[in-house]
Amino acid sequence: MNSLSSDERLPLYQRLRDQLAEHIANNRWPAGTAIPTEAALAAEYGLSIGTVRKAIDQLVSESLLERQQGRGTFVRRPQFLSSLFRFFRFQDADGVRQVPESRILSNEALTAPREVSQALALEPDAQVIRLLRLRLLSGQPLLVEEIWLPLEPFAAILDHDLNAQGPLLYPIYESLCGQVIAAADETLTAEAVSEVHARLLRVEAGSPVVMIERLARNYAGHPLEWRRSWGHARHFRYSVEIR
Amino acid sequence: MNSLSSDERLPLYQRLRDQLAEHIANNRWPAGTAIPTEAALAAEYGLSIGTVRKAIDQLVSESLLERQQGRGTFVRRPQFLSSLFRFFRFQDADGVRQVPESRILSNEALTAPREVSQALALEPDAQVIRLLRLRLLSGQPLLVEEIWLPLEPFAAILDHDLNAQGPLLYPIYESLCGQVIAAADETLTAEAVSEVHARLLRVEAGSPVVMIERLARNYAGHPLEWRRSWGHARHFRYSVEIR
DNA sequence: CAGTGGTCTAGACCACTCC
DNA sequence: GAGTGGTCTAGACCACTGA
Repeated sequence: MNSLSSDERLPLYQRLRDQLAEHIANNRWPAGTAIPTEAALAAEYGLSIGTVRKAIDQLVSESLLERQQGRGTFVRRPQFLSSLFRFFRFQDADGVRQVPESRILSNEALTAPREVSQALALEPDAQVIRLLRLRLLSGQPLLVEEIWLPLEPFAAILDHDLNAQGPLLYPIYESLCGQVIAAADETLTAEAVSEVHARLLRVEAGSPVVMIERLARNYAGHPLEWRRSWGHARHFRYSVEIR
Repeated sequence: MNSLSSDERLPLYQRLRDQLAEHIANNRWPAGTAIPTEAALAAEYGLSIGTVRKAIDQLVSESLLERQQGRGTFVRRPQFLSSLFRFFRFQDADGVRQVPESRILSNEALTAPREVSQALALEPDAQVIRLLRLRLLSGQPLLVEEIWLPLEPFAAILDHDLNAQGPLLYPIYESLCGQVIAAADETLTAEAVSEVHARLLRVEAGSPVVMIERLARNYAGHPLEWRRSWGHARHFRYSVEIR
């Protein structure tokens, strides 16, 4: 029978939640693996099943875990299903949703501009990688993206032909550099398109564009990637229900 | 001992949740009132406290109810705290957040344009009220709003000096017309400012503006108000954490 | 002080998955 | 059929509120 660390004034289900979250964050339970059964956890920590379930419920609602009745409870692979990008209408002429193609336009190392070193929490003159990427649908440019990575764990990216892979970068970060993106903060703003981006997106100068800024972090909360993406406002539409 | 209607295949806590939600929707328990205690509900429906708590938990997470330890569980007054408008920076020069002033520019009845009758689910040529409103902070215009209401339950609005009241409309709907707004759908898009709005907002022609469209409904889900608001993109910034 | 919601237990039985 | 999560019970005790 194990015992729970952390603040004793907290309820047991909270403390168990924190313990489990830590196991996930430390990659002791990598994404996709099943965690111990509810009965096993109850025995291990000397709790009743009800208390264990309450801790798991919380992690499920935070989308760190996923229950499957009859099979077990599994660590969720981050999906970024709630990303704001889903509100760009990535649809072809028939209205079918699809992942846009990706074309890397440049891939280079340079000294971090001030706002980049700040976003990534690096020293002022740190070396970083800058990717410029265009995303297209049926040949039509939809998004321009500027992606910044710290040089240190990501140097292998420079010598890699990113256009040879699929359109997704995070699996490449994982396989090539061993860096796992766990969560991100996104910020949405709108502005008039810049000259450079107007040319790349093939839109009129001054058109309104939506910019999504994303700071992606590993499980420890350490920033790994800073990206800004611009897309024509015409293709963007974000809906919520409020109360 | 009462009994639960609705589909018998559903779990008991689900059916209780639906029952309670219906009481709230029918205004049998108006906003602010305390619902029966957990023990009372358990007795009334012949359930255990745990099951009752699970039903209430769900309504709390849907923000229909609010628990107050030691006092009771209360029906929440809709607050619209999650509205997208909160991402407009309504701050004065000192960065203090505040409710902007409101100036009604026009208040008239007319035949509904097609998109309005559609949004409000009215017959094609129904009569509606159109309000044009400007919201300002320290005299600076921030938002232009076009607000559409069905004439039928809202006619009293026409003869009312809206500028004499506070800056909020929903309390007026409630006191003057007996209509309670319970929820709303909001959609965010961006576009280039129109000529009329540019003048009202005192921004350059063609500037990017964020438009928020809101369809507000009563507890029965019936649409009561359709509104579109435009504000300069410079003042808008929306952030989320994703996983 | 009585009454409320908050935490926690130790079970029972069901629905589903997989061998 | 064995093992998993899903539902449900009938309590106990605690923390907080308000008269």
